[in-house]
Amino acid sequence: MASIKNVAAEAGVSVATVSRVLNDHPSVSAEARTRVLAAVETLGYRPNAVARSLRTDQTHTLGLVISDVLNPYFTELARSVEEEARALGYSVIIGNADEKPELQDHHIRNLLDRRIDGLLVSPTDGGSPLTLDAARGGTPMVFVDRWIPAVDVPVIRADGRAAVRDLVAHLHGLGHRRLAIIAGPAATTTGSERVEAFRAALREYGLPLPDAYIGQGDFQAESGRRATEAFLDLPEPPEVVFAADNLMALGALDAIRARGMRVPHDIALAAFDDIPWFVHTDPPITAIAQPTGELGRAAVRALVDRIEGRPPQSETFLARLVVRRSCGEPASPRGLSPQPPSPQRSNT
Amino acid sequence: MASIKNVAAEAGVSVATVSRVLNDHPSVSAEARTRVLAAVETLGYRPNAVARSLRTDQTHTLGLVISDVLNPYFTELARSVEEEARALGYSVIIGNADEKPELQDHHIRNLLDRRIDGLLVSPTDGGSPLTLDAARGGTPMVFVDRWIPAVDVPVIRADGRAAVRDLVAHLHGLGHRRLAIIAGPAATTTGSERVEAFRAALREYGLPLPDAYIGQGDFQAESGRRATEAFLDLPEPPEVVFAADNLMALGALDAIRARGMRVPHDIALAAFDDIPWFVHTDPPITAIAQPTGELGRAAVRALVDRIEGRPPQSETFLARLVVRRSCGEPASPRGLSPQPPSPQRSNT
DNA sequence: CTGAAAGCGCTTACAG
DNA sequence: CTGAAAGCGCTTACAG
Repeated sequence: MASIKNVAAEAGVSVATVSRVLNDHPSVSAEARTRVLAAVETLGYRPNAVARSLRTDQTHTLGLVISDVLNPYFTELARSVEEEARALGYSVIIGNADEKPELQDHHIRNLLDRRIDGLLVSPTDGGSPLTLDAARGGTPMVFVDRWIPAVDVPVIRADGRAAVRDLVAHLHGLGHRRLAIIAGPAATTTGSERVEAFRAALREYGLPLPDAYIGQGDFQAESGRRATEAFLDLPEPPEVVFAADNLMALGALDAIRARGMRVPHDIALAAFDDIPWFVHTDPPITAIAQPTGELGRAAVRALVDRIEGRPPQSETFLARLVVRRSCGEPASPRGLSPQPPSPQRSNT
Repeated sequence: MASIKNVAAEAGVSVATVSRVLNDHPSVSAEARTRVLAAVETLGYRPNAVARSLRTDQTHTLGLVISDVLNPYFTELARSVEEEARALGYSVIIGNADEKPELQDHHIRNLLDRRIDGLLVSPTDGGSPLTLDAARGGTPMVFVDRWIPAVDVPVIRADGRAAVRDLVAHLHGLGHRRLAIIAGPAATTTGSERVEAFRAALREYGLPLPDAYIGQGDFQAESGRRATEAFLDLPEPPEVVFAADNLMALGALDAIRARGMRVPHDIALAAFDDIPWFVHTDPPITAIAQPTGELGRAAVRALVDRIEGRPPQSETFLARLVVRRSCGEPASPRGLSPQPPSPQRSNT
């Protein structure tokens, strides 16, 4: 593959001049520029990004470590991250942790070794030593969706508490009193917060949240299935299952179907995170929707701000309830489907 | 960040010795090794992969350019690719073309500039000059799922012809005679092949495939919606719509639902590519399933073979029909759902 | 077993 | 405006 030396030789100039042309440095004569460009063309030369990175100590690359690519929520997040990064002149390398802390650490280490300019993380756990070191060690970092409380890293996320409250109001209005939740790992912020929001909302309605109605999941489908089976085996099964993410809702649906039961007739179902298929499932599933694309874009902007020396800002968006039919027919046709014109934010 | 020089100073040896220890070179004294390892530990040293790549001309990185990350088929493909690559000591950088040739070229160029060791591509088009140049220019390359006929590059893919024949047999058995297809872009192999397979199968049953029953889609949901609307506007609408991928099936479902029609009562629906949600849609959707994980893993193995100097092999897996209820109730309960114990392959 | 030195492909003060 | 030279952090013949 042609190197800058070959181009210099072909154009009859020094490599310094070639480099200047390539980097749009102002002090290059028009003639030199023309000759260099011609040489680049005939040789099909492309600068070696590896060499450039070594010299400039910049890779123009962002690392994104997500918990699970197969989760449509994270897929969409990854897509919006890549889009915004590209618009700002960065590439992104995705590391999929599959909800496994070791795998997350593997990717963080790999990304750090590649000297990415900044790291976007949606932590799978409460914070491995490696993650904490990286955060404190000066690697520009931003948390997105999930975060680690102990460290001083900007967080871009959605607050789902109001939406969970709306959901509980909806369920209560439908006459449901025995509500259960399939939680995510307690070590993740989204894992514990969604349970807390649910518990707080139930309290407002004077409803209990017995331990037996808290299924321990890991955000993957299989755990949703197991938790739901446990619920159905209870002497007094819940009337509603609220899955803390869409994959566990899928597992719950599998379990319900396997018993020949029907939603919402035999049991109601709702999920955190909305996906296009929820419109077409049997029945359409009531869900809490996050402004995923906005989260991804805001996270990139915050990270690039940090990288380029501007003060990054944490940002919190609002999730909202989307009522469909999986919890029963709403009393009134207009139901309780709050649709704020656009998600509000609060800067921190 | 500590460099190899700092480690050498700390350990009281030369950088060459440090390098040898790090690369498990045999001729290093036990004592030197111990001292170096200790220095690495105290400094928290991590080798700079950028510098190493420049020197060795290897990045241990594979590029994967897929047509659309939001398509669960490609998400799963990407996941299996990353898994197998990791097992073989490679990282992967994913480029999402979003079914846009320009974006595909952007990613290929970016990946080439980063000097990835090899490229896995599922081309969005019939072959841009850039792709062809890269293929001919000696960059190790393997096509996965879709391919470009003109170039000599190994192809890892699934053959869906038998499954499409099974599907048509199923539909015919159910009494359907007016069958329509939403095709992918003719410039992609999967776009044209699926139509051809469908046409050939219809011919076996003496059924026509009029132009009006061929909707032109682009593998994205919106195009599936538009094509379906056009079908429904026909004086004699089809009895069955076969979407050439799962996202266009989603769009078709949206269009059908928007007209207040029901599947399969008013119109039947089937899709190429199976996804977990198809079990839970209303009704469950009959689909053709590819062995996606196997495709991804085989593609990585072929590419790594090529990179490491072993002869790579093309491989063709078999897709299979999964009958559910979206085309009507099967005549016999055991239906026609061929389930070969394991997908067969044919090497080329 | 070990170190000094060259070199991978760039960029960038420095001098002219 | 231009070029010679240093240097980014590594690896690896080469000599000892």
